[in-house]
Amino acid sequence: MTRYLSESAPCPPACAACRLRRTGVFTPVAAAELEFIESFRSGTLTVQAGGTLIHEQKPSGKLFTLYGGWAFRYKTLSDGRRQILNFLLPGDLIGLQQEFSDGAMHGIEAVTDISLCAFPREGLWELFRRHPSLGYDITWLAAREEGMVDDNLLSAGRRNAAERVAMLLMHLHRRLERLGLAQDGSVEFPINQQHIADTLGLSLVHTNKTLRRLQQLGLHVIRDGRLWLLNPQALQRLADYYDAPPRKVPLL
Amino acid sequence: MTRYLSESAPCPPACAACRLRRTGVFTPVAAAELEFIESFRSGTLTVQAGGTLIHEQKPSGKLFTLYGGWAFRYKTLSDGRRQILNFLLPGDLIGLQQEFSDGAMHGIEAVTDISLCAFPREGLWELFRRHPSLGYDITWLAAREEGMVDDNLLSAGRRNAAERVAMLLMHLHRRLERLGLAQDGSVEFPINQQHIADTLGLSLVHTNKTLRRLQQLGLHVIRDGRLWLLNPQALQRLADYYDAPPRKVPLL
DNA sequence: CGGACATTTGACAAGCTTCAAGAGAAGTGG
DNA sequence: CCACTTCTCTTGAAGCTTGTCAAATGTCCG
Repeated sequence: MTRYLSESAPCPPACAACRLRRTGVFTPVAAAELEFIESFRSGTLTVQAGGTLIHEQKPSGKLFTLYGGWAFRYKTLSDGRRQILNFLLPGDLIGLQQEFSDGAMHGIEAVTDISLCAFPREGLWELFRRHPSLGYDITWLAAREEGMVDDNLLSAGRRNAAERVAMLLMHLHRRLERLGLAQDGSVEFPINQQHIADTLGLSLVHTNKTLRRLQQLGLHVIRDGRLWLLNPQALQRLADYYDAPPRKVPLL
Repeated sequence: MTRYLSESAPCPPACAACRLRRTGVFTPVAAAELEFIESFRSGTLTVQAGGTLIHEQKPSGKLFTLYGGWAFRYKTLSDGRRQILNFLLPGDLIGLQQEFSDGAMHGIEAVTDISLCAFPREGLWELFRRHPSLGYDITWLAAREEGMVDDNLLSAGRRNAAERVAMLLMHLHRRLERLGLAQDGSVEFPINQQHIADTLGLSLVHTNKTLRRLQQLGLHVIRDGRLWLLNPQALQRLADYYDAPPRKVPLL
């Protein structure tokens, strides 16, 4: 069983001791806001790898911040076809859309064991009222996530199989790198080919053949639950994907 | 030249006289907030059909509320392949992501002549601070738009051509209906088959053949710039698309 | 060793794209 | 008023990408 760095321990009881905030990846937050976040938090929980955090049809009464591990948002058609909308990594806010758009249901499933902080959804308005800067941050996070879905839609709609794979590998590698989860040029990579297929809108078989081809071309290696980008430039050209430079992101 | 209801006149000078707010489609807003919105607004503008409101590479310094007409958000690959992310209809807020996610650029293009209210992007923080309820509304709108992109991603990734077309026709019809823009069972439909193809991730030719087929099956008719859903139930089954009941939405 | 699951490969079918070209509608200018 | 251009819609044919079916291999774990 491969262990993943990002899983590690459950959230600490105090936000002041939060491992994520010490990474320097997230925007610093004033003491008053931090205190509010801690009082706002209703608890922590963990979900096993493969478990469902939010059911597609049944909205959750909570918001979550992913503390450790990988998860994904998805939608399914009634005959079982599944589309992964985007992956969730440590620091991501979960469940915001459920609070708002009454329709547009989606589920959240854990890839690895995950640990989360939970917040009561009723408290969200209070947060906006008492700490507008946190409300602003939440809007920031929502816009950022939408940007990721935009990218995936461009892939699914207009890129061919090889380009989609290249795009996804680049995208995930960059996100993990920014989180400080890269080691020796590789990042943890707990998803399987079915996840990749469901993300890219491809069949499992074709995803496998495409991954194989790119790997044999020496563009990347996936082994032992880790991903190496051996030729990032070629991948970038192939995917036609040029992201903005890293930037600190808010953390609730 | 077909005239579209939703185009009509440019925005009135006073928000109190706003045609959109009289429709009953949007959530009522308190007098203080309305006053702030009006003072926040930096002006109005119009863009011709086919014109570009926001260039893909060059973020705009403004936010907009679409007052009349149709527009769309899109991204392109460097070789010209274009993906429409979602359509913008009266009442939609435009340009929020640009404010936040520094990467993830997208453009906005007018389908019909459009008229808009413009807001300075620097004022957004002030809005959150002084009127948290408006900040909350903006987050609501952001989450709602993400939900639409989610739906489109499910289509592009997992639905076949006929299902995608059915889904899009249902989706647009519903949105227009909720805006009170349905007349005699039909809605204005100013987009052409290239727009549809770029939305669904299909080629123009295949889009045409699929539209033709559904129309000959008696599911819908598109004629004279209007859309009729002749068999909504069949379309709904085909698309496997069940939206939430209408609900009032915020309007900035 | 046996079972469950992920990966891999080949063969074939199907859906979709591309290429090519014609028809119809609308606007332009002589 | 009519040629002319432009744009959109339409249709057929051929080819390629991707999906489906089937089965083998490998790995992990009980």
